[in-house]
Amino acid sequence: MPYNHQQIEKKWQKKWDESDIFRARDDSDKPKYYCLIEFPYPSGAGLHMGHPRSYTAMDVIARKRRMEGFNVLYPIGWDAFGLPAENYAIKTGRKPQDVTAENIATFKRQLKSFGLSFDWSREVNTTDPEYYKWTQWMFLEFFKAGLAYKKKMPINWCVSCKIGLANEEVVDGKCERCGGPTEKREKEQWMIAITKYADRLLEDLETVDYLEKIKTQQKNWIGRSEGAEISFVIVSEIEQSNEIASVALLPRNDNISVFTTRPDTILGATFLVISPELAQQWIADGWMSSEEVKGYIEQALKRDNKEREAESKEKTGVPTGVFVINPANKEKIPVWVADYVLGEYGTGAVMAVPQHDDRDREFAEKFSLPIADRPLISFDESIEKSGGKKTVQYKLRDWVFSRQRYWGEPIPLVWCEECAKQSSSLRGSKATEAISEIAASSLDKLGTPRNDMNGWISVPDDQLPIVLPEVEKYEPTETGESPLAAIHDWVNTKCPKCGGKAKRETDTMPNWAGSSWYFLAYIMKGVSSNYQLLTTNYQSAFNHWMPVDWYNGGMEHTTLHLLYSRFWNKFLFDRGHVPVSEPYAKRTSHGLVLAEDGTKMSKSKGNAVNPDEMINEYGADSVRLYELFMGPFGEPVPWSTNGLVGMRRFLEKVVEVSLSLREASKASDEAITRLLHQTIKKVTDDIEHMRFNTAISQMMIFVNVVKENESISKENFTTFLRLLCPFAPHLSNELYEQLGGTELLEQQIWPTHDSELAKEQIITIAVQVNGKLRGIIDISPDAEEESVKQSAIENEHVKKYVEGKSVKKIVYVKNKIVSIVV
RNA sequence: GCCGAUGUGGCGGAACUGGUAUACGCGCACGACUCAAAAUCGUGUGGGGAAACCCAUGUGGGUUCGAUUCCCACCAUCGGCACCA
Repeated sequence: MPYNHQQIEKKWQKKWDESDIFRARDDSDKPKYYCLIEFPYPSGAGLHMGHPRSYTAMDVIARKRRMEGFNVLYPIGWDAFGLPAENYAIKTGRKPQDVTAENIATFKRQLKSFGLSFDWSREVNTTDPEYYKWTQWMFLEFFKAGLAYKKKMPINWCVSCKIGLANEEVVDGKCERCGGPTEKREKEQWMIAITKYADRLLEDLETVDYLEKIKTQQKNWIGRSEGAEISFVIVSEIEQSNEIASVALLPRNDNISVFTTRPDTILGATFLVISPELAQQWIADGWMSSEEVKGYIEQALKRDNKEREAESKEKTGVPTGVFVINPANKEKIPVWVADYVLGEYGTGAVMAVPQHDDRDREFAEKFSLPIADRPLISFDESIEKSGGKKTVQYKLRDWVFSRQRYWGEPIPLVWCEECAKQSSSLRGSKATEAISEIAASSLDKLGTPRNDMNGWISVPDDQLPIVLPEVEKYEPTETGESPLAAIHDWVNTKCPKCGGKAKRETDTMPNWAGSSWYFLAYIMKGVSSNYQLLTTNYQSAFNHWMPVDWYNGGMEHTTLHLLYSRFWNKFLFDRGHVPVSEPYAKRTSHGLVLAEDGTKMSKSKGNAVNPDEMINEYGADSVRLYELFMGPFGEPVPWSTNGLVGMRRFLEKVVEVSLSLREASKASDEAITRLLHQTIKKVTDDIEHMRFNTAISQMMIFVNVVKENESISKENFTTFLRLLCPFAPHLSNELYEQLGGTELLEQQIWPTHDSELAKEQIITIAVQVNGKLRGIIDISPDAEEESVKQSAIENEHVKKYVEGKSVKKIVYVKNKIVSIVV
């Protein structure tokens, strides 16, 4: 039989569709298993060879689970909001809605051609108003809980995309998407207080089964540091040259608070350093600083990340003229301002201990500040002596949730001037109390939710979704507002609370919003295909399916999507909407598929491999196998079309074997059965550990041996087809049918291995003399130690190294090796 | 600089808790088939040597009867973070 993959693959894909066997059942008695892959952004370039690596891997697992008797949910959807579609719209004038729909159609066709066992009935799309209705509803939950707040803050601004970026989206001072330069800009932004969950995001990592490197990266990103906050009193004595400075400062600020992880070094603190941001705040509060300080601040704040990085080696700073008292030893020490102290971290001020801190020493040496040699004191003693208090700091920042762009979910809030005025006199209302409580529990003064959100009114549930209006132009406005701001009909609305004139928020959400809860959307879609808002009860379905049992995705999402969605789910859990605090029980990650030259595949470099062409020429089964065989699953591996050819040859061999099925002699059949059971064991174990490459190699060994023997029983062969099915489902089904199978292979059970049948009759072991391999002998696995040693010494290759010498020692490791020392 | 990972043939890579290093695949060489080529099949394939043997898992040490695997030091590459007090 010629192996006509095109015909075979079409045929089985149709059968799967018609039989609907990949549909997850909410009413099943079987135990559930939820497999998840990161749903793709449907880009205009079409499917990338990297996508199927993760998808086929989870497909193998999903298919195996089904055969093991689980009710499997393996869904797919589209994370379709985002910049590329919008930039394309700006360039061509086409609607992002249309472009996205086309891209999705392409992706869908391509994914289907891989024969992935997705439950397509639960397909979701983040840009569907029925979907983002919920994204908006959840945002309002954050808002109502006081976790969404608007704040003027310096944000990372991409000059060419004209968009504010989250810290996570800035890489080496450059925009993650376009690679262009970024600068700091002051903007009113919606923020979500993820920092409130920092501790739980950290602690709960202990409760989940994530790859260790993923946990480590998240821990580092959250960056918890324990230490102390210590106040340094500003002294009234005035340094001659800066008389005005200190005097003017005193009325409002009588001390400077610093955060340190080393309060035990406080005796060695010989000066204080404050950040340019804090210094600027002082000036705003009425500090009459010297011109030198003002000049320094201005320069420091203007510098963007790139410049700062370039100059990171050389420390700069100026004295403020202000002095403080070291509370531990009552020494009067100067305060400097320098940009090596960050405004966003800690209190924005540090005590400098040149004796113990490299950065402080470098600074002290450069500016001839004193470097003391003082003893350490214990943590508790230092806290007591300095009147400080123990605190914890995080590197994690609150989530910048606003985008001034078109192609995202509109933030469903309305600004009402009238209500703002009203409520300013209503301090003590319930909402305000809730917000104040959160504010009080917070240490980070720059990331604290404000309690003046009162003019912002939630859009009521029955008015959701706020649908993206049609616009003429997709560019952000020159002032940096979203194009929505130009649609007056849309912006001007009625206040849902007082009925007066009000304006809609024109910011949209970041593309991370929709992906923060999509694993729930798949479940909801199984209950109600149109996501009826609030009227449907999803609780029992959530109870049934959550948490996700196994989630595979890219390492690049560890500190973005993965952290955001854990946070989002925890919040929903706290609000009583979902039953589990951690959304993903297990998280693994795949390595990148690189181009043949070992660099990243990209359309612009022209080194991208087209999945359509590969499937057309070699078949989906070959491509699936190669995606998994190419290298260890977690490592990046360069693509090789030659390697793909090897998979095709393997499948052709399988076809050949199936055509020449012949009952074997008893001895041969025993040998094949033995190898089959060894293969079952290896493939079964390897899949669980994502060692797909060695699982496939074991199946190749099996087929090679069968081919050599020119015989295999039908029973053994169909067992083998069940093993092969998750990897190469089209061909496996075809061969199974030709052998008289009437059901789909997917409805068969996964083979289990019999260790008795798998047991070797004869084992070949090595014989070493003085650590060098000198011979091999065949033994029975149950052979007595003495007889093995004897035959080792008598082996003709070994003899000549042993003869005439005195044997000092013989080591025998059962069924492994004989080691002789002479 | 810090954190994490990785280093094995011409290439992708195997090797379980220390036990025959180089499985499996690619490539290559030779042979068969063919007028010829492709495809296919067969044989071989870490390096050196005529052979006995010797040398090889980034480098240098160590532990051990035995080390790709464990320990110490170093080098290189990749990923993440980056003046986080």
